[in-house]
Amino acid sequence: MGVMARAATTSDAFNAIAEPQRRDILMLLRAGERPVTDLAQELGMSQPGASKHLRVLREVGLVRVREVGKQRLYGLDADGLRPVREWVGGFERFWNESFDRLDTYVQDLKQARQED
Amino acid sequence: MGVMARAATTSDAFNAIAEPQRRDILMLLRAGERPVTDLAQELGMSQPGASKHLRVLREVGLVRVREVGKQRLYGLDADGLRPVREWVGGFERFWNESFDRLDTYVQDLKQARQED
DNA sequence: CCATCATATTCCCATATCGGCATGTGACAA
DNA sequence: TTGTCACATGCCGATATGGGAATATGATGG
Repeated sequence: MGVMARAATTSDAFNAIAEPQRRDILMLLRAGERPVTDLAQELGMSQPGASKHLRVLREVGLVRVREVGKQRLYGLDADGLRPVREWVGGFERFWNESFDRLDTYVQDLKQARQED
Repeated sequence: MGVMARAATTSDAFNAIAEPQRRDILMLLRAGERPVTDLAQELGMSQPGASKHLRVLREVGLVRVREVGKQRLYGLDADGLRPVREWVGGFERFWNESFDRLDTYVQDLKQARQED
């Protein structure tokens, strides 16, 4: 049994979207399916680079591939974002509270000004 | 100047929440401020481990520290999740569409069965 | 079959990252 | 001041990761 010096590889959606370039790919794919070379060129990355990122995205279910002739068209599978969406959603109420706090702060400022 | 073999370190919210343990910390903090040792114990991690994760979370603005006596109370700063929330929000419509696609698929299945 | 286009994979390097452990540091109490 | 508590930091080992370059694979056309 090997020494576990690092937590098990987090190959999930959270990990996949931690990479800016992978986020870029996903955003591009909102406009529709695209072949690899297209993506690489559009995003200024090498073809192998694009392929590697796409592999990660595919493995976590964020994109789908469809083979058309020589090409492989990659398409968005937004359902893969569900875990992220749900996790972030769990903070919704705090998100609002921070606005409340800001509001309170502003109110305090106004009051302080009036007291001058 | 060294060789840039990896993209500039992504020290942003996306990166911070890519770690399961850090997500756990944030979720725990929804219940209120907590000292480091508390968090470590509750989540079954070492004190240094907790401190390091908290440092990352602090650096990307996901938590705040408040010093009280010997202790340092860490509190949630949900506003730091805004970039993630907004990015994911950009896929809202595809999220719905995927349901539509599933629905279409199911309809197709029904039709295929009837044609047998 | 052979050449070519599109894409995937492999190898290598440099670096980032996590965990454990030991140690440093700052506040408070005796 | 000295001891202790709560926490941060430093160092190390193992591993994960991204980019570049070269190469393999797979489908298509001739």
